[in-house]
Amino acid sequence: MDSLKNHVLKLVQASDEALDLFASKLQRIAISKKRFLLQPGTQVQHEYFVLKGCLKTYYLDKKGNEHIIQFAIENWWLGDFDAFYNGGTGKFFIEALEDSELLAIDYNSLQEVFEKEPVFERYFRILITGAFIAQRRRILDGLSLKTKGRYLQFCEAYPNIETRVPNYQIANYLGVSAENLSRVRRKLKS
Amino acid sequence: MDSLKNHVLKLVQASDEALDLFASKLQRIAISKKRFLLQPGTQVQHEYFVLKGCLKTYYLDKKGNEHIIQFAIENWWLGDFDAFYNGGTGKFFIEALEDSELLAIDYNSLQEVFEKEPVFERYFRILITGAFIAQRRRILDGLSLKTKGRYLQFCEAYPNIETRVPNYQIANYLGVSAENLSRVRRKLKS
DNA sequence: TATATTAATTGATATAGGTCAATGGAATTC
DNA sequence: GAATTCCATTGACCTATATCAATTAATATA
Repeated sequence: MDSLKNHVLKLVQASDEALDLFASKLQRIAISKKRFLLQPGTQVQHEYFVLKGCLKTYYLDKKGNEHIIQFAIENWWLGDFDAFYNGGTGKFFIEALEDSELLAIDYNSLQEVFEKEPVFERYFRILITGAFIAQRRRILDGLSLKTKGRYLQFCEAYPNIETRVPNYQIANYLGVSAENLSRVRRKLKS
Repeated sequence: MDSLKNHVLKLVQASDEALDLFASKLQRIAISKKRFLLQPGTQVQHEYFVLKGCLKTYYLDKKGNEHIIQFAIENWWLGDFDAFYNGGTGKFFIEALEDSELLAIDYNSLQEVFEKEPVFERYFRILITGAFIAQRRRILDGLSLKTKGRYLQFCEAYPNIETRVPNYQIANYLGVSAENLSRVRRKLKS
């Protein structure tokens, strides 16, 4: 659990009591490779913090095509946020790409933490603001760059993910075909 | 200023004192059509709330191509968040598409509000979480839909913007050419 | 180690959408 | 109300990238 505590302390000044309250609400989860943490159509009760491992969040469209909207590795939060915060059933699959260990917090517990220890309002505000900015960058890259530029940007922004995830999944995340990414990578070598 | 107060009260329960403190930090700004609220390369001191009007946030790439990352109308917050929160100079232009009235808050004032009235940590946390979810949806649409689907989704999600912004700017926002959007729209009519 | 599975690459072809250029209509501006 | 600027549309052509199919390479499993 220390990695989450450190993560919190990097963003806010939380007292020991606040951290203890938060810790008391967390549930430890292990999930093995290829298993699903979430599937669409179900209620979304939790948000997750990655202690160890690697996962992907993706949407499956009507034609059965997968669209990866997020990878998560150590020290990332992930979840189906729309369903978690706004209710209703989830839209996304979350699947482990490696054997992983997570911490989970359920909605009511999180609200209780917010009420009792407002420093966690700040923690999540800062966290989500950073995520918002990163997403905005991703959108901008999608608008302004071709495959080559988007791939280079991805490798620079997420070197730790680039080395752990197969290329065809990175292509999917970038919104291009695996074949196209392969050809672009070849050109980059020469 | 009432529209901002109402906006706050829709998301959180803020006391009159909290609202008054917040209001005391806000500065009223008028900006006329085609004028710039922000330009790249400058320090970003403020975030803005739209009382009236319509604006766009865009990036100008090396080739001189514009890429619109956000439209904002009444009751939207906008700004160059990366530069505002993380320092450094801005990357984006923000330009008024109509004569507009805004409220502005500067960084230090906002931090003071956060310190004194944590309910605003919550307000901005909820706000940015919603924006994050909307952006995630935009990314997903970009990955999974062709021009037609993206356009329909945009019109459904932002009917108030669709009617106020010229089509070629909507095309730009969607990441397609104006010509292509025009052809897609024609097919939709028949 | 052999086998099966998964991932990356390559070639050939098809297509959505980009780009360029021209036109006509709409909306501002003088 | 005339003139000018702005915007939407259309046609012709071009390009990046998707798709399909096959092969090779790498990785996992028995």
